[in-house]
Amino acid sequence: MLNRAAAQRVRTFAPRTDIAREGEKPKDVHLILNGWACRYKQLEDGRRQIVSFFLPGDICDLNIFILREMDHSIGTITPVSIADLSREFFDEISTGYPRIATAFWWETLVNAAIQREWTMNLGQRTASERMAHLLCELFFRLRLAGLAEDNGCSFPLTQADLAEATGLSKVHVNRTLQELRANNLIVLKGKMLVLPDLERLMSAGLFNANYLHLDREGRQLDANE
Amino acid sequence: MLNRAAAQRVRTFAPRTDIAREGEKPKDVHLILNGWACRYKQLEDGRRQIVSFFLPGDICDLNIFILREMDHSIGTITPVSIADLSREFFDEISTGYPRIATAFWWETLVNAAIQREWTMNLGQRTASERMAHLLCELFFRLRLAGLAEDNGCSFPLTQADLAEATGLSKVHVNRTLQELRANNLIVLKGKMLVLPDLERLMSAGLFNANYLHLDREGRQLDANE
DNA sequence: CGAGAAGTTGAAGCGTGTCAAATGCAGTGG
DNA sequence: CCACTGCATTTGACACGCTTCAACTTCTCG
Repeated sequence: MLNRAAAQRVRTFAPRTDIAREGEKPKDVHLILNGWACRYKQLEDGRRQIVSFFLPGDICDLNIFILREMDHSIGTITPVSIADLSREFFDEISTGYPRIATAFWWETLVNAAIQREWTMNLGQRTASERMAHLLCELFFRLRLAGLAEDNGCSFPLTQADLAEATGLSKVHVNRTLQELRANNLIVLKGKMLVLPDLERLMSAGLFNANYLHLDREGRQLDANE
Repeated sequence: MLNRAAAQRVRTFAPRTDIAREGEKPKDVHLILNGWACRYKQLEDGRRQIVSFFLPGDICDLNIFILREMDHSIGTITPVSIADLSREFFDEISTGYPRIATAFWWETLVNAAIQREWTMNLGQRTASERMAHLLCELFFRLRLAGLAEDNGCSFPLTQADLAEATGLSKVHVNRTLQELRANNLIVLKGKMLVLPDLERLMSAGLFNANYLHLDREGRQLDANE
């Protein structure tokens, strides 16, 4: 069902371009088929904050068309291909396919949990904890999507991206990464991230994966007929 | 319908107590009938972050029972009374009352938008911008709930609460509030907040209410039969 | 091979945190 | 009604994490 819908309307975007802009009227829901994207917000004076990352398989803002206008923008990091899912499609789903509807709720709730964890991250963690935490999160999510190796993954974010996501300056991101490298917690070079000791990185970032609710996702869905 | 459900199981809590704790299995959804509460997360070393506030009329985590365990805690600020809404109630709603179901989605989406704005707040705004922004948000939300005067509202948060919500130290919260007072942006005394010039406070906090999606809430609901 | 983007380095400044003590305030019991 | 108590707020001095600015180096890719 999802594959059928996804194949309907597919669009591709170059890296560093906008898929949707703040102020626009949201029409469709976007399913990321390929590539990395992000949600970001911007102040009048130019300060930018990346508020979340989208990885392949992620869905942007389910049911967003209930709201009148976008309060944020969505932009690509790498080349990205997305499927546009229409409102009608969702109405059809929610009545006819309860298991998929439950999966959508799961997605919505986990996204909310991630956003809360980011609030925690920015509010309480130091620069290096924050960076370690973000790297752990991305690795776990990529692994869930089947896009990671055992101890690493491809990693297209620049230090400027990391700065906008962590609320740090570019320069300090650079120094923070050096610190993590010096402690043998990461190897980050040429768009590849290797995590030689995930356990230690997790504790360096005070990372607890509970908020990702990875446990028994499949069983959960099966349990709801 | 909602009133009927809300009257079913009502519980009251003293100030500064937990309604639910991280790690527990979520059973019901809570509707705040009275008082202020908050969602918070805590690190092992004690650092605490308030990730959102609940005001009367707010609903905590719709459909949360899809997840296996709470990734955060919910605690009261003031005395609070809540109604526990069961899973069955929601299944009934979502099939039988599409307008209420849409209203629930609206609530869910706006909460997500608020969480994103908090991410922006912590990541990009300075201490005084951050504080001004938070005060604006709470005032707008209280006004929407019919709980604010024209230029002020009752305000039960302590400076320690504000510190945990803004990611600042208590001492710096104190100084930041003094700065806002000195600029005649707020009068905060004895659990009452007065905003002599909302426009100026909004611009001091770079506050744009678009993320609250206050526009035509009623019409929106009516439009969805 | 050249040019622009990404990453790195050093020095200096500032915003916010920390520590510690004083003051103000509200509720309680005698 | 006042003294007592504990919590909330305020103040000052100092320390430090992070930012800023500016220049330099290294990568990437056409």
